Amino acid sequence: MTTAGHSQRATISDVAKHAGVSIATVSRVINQTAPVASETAERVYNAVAELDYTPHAAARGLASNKTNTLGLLLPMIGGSYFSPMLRGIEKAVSQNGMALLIYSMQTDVHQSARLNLPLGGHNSDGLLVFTNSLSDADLQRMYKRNFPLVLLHQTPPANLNIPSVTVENKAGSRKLVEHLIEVHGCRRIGFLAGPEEHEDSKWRQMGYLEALTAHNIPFNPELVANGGFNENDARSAVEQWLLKGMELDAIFAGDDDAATGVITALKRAGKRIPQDIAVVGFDDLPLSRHLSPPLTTVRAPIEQVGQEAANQLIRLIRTGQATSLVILPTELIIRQSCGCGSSSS
Amino acid sequence: MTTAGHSQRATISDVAKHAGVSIATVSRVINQTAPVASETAERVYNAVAELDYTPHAAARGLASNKTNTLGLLLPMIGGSYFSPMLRGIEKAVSQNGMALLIYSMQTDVHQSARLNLPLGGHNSDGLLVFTNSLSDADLQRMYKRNFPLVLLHQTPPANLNIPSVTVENKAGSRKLVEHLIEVHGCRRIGFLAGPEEHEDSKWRQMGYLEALTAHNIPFNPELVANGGFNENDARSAVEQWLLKGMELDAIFAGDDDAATGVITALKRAGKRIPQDIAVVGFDDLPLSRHLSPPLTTVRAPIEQVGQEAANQLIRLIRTGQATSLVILPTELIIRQSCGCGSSSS
DNA sequence: TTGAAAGCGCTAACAG
DNA sequence: CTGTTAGCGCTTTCAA
Repeated sequence: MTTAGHSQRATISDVAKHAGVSIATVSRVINQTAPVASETAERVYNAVAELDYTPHAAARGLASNKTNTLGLLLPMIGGSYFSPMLRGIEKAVSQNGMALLIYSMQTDVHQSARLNLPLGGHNSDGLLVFTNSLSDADLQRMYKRNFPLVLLHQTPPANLNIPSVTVENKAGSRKLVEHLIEVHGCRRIGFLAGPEEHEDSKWRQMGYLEALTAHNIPFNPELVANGGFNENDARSAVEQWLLKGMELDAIFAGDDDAATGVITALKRAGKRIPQDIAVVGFDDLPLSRHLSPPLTTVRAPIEQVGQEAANQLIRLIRTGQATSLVILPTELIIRQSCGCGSSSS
Repeated sequence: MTTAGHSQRATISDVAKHAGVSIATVSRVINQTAPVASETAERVYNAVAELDYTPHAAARGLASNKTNTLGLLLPMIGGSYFSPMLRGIEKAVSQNGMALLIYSMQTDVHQSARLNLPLGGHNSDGLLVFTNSLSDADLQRMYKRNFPLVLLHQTPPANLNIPSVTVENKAGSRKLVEHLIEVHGCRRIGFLAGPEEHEDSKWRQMGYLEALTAHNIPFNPELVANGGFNENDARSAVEQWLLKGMELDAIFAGDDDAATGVITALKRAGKRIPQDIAVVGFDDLPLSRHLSPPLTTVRAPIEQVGQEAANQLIRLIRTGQATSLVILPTELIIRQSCGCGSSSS
């Protein structure tokens, strides 16, 4: 058992006293906010070191009305997607000497604690909002308050000019499906959509549709199911199809996490990939090259999305300006799950 | 291009005025810190709603000397390990109505900005410290200040009674290696260590050693190399071995991320897994069951480590007490990369 | 049950 | 170049 009490920390006036200057001077040297005689500054630095002084963030925030912190709102920390995105955000944040505050909107804590969990702002200078983590109403509320906001993988509700960064979904998806059609002669291609309101999913589905249309393949609604952009939902969806005896040349899993579920379901059913059914994903997560067979997918620059979004937000905070819409390019990654290359078993 | 200005938000006195009460009363109803006539409270609630009032976190923090947020210090956001751990932490944090502030110790920002990036405290009520993200000196400094600290995957430096939570490494590792020896008759088992000062790695290596000793297999230092607990280092390490013509029955990759690198190197060299060389990992990441062949490994309850650590920290903050050392159990997960089961290709 | 008032530690005018 | 001082918005005694 560990026990701890609380002790007193040095304040700015302790430092001032120790250095024989006023607190204003201490503030100046710490923030380099006005010229200070180098000899005086020296004394201050020494005092800071001796007292092991650290500025009190809350006091600073109160006085300056800036927190030097970015907030990140997530629906819930899940999937493998999350890690690279966070790395990108963290990169931008620390390069700019800021900190990162994360809230995950656990469904159970929703309305109740809203007063005491100030999502509003106050503890951050701006908010990065991942798709589906805030209602349009909340978004609007904050927007009207002029609170700096940047959206990830989501465009703003009508009339709200909130910058947003995402990836090129439709073109990537279309190329992927056309590859299936043109190179592998697939005609019956299943598509696993993501969560309801997920824009990435909608665009990917449009890319899928475009590819079909371009090749005169009639759209069959039975070939679309919900894979939830996650392993479990995708597995069940495919199991359902298999149960119904659905005939399929290929499955576009929606994203790579879902593709793992698709692969599992197919293998359990004794289907060979890609000989019996091809499988493709979207994202190109680190794990995707290690799947068996290695997954053909579309590379989404996830880390860059995070970094770009954070940079836009910082720019918005500092200059009041940001690019309204940033769409990062995607790239087709051909591996073996589509039927290409040295397909092993 | 998006442009934004800044507007004014409601303060507690706006609410007080609006409700016809004093700010003290508003504070009381918001914090439920003293009985308030229900009719008065009602008026306050209405005012809060009408003005869309949110308490100012910094002001609160300054006045109460509590931030209601936990800090998390990471060396750098990398590997797949990170995501489940963070999910666990977030779970505990939001269940307790707190927020999570993340700092990642990017090497480049180290000493310089230390004054302005108050790692010290101040913006958090306590700190979760992941292994290798803070020097012993820093740890000591904060400990002496009585700042609540909990260590992840690391025990405290001598004499510092800082609570710590980690997983049972040695026993798990030993069981894993003994499985290789007893069931698969392996004798020449390579071990890929993690980063230098990483305690998990040390314990896993001890488990490895114990298993050898228990079976009268002499320890051969040539069979230990550095895999850095990541894919790339592990791949190069194995490539080196292969280049030297090292003979190996099996490779214990240190962790699952490293195992992906081992598998890649082995396959590139035309080795079959597990027929030519068995491969095992540690952690049981979500991706591990999807590797080819599915990875035999030791399951570490990563998410629980995060959750437990956060809970301990919250307890330490609130009650001044916490369990000194929590070691979560691990479990052997037999799949096919060791040679068990229906080994396919 | 409620109000008045004193800070919390810092930044940012404003003087000098 | 340096010091004085007025708040920032809230919590928390102390009185009433």
